[in-house]
Amino acid sequence: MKIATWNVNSIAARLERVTTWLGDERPDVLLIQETKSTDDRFPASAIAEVGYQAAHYGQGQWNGVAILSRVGIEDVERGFGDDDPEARIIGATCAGVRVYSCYVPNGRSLDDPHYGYKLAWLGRLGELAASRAPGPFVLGGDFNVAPTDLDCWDPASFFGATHVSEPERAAIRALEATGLVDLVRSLHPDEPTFSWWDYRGGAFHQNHGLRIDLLLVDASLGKRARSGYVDRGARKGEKPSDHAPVVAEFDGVQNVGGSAASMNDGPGVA
DNA sequence: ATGTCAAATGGTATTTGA
Repeated sequence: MKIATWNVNSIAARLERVTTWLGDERPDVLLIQETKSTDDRFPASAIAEVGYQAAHYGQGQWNGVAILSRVGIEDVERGFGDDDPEARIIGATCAGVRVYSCYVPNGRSLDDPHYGYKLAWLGRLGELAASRAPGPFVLGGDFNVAPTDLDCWDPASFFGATHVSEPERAAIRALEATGLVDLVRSLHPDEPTFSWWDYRGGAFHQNHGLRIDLLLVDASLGKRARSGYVDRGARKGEKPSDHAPVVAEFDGVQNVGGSAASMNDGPGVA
């Protein structure tokens, strides 16, 4: 099973790139963020033409998240079920795997009220992770946090900024403490691998980036991971998003009559 | 002077957010 996450920075502006990428890469599930779309305007039919069902949770100008799947979408859950006014998380079950697409608030600056909202939102995400049902689980998206200095092209220049602050990093560690694995980092422990580069100043060309897009997976999926990587090529060319997709492939995760694959099959069982 | 995208708006530029 192949699962990816991608902050597309407007599905309207990125539709052709997204459908082309889906056609080329054929992930089973793609989690997308920053659709900047309403549910009415979301281009579900264009996405269906390349073979994907979609569940979208949007509000319009800002935010908006979706799950695209070619292996079914069941039990869709929009938001945390609280009074959060912003459309930032959607969950669904695809081929027995419970997946969430999340767009963590940016935070803006450490003294901005939005930073408090970000920390509270991450806390709410931690509750969701801690109370999850057993079974294959993927929490993917734009976390707007670089978990360690290895995930930041120049930690010194980020001193005092959001995305690298200790409370934000502690919130990511709290997610991991529920048993989730930061997949790309677990497979590539020492590589400075980035998933976002500012549009400004030739940042991509100079590889001045951050790794803020994550796939956090439960331990059983972590053990079955065959690959986990950033598709840097998707950041190149005409009209790219400022984020690249993060992709993972898992062995022995399949849809058996709509139920979850057994947790006890061991790695490598087809 | 971070200087680039994208969306929305009494708008053919500005603002807001990232």
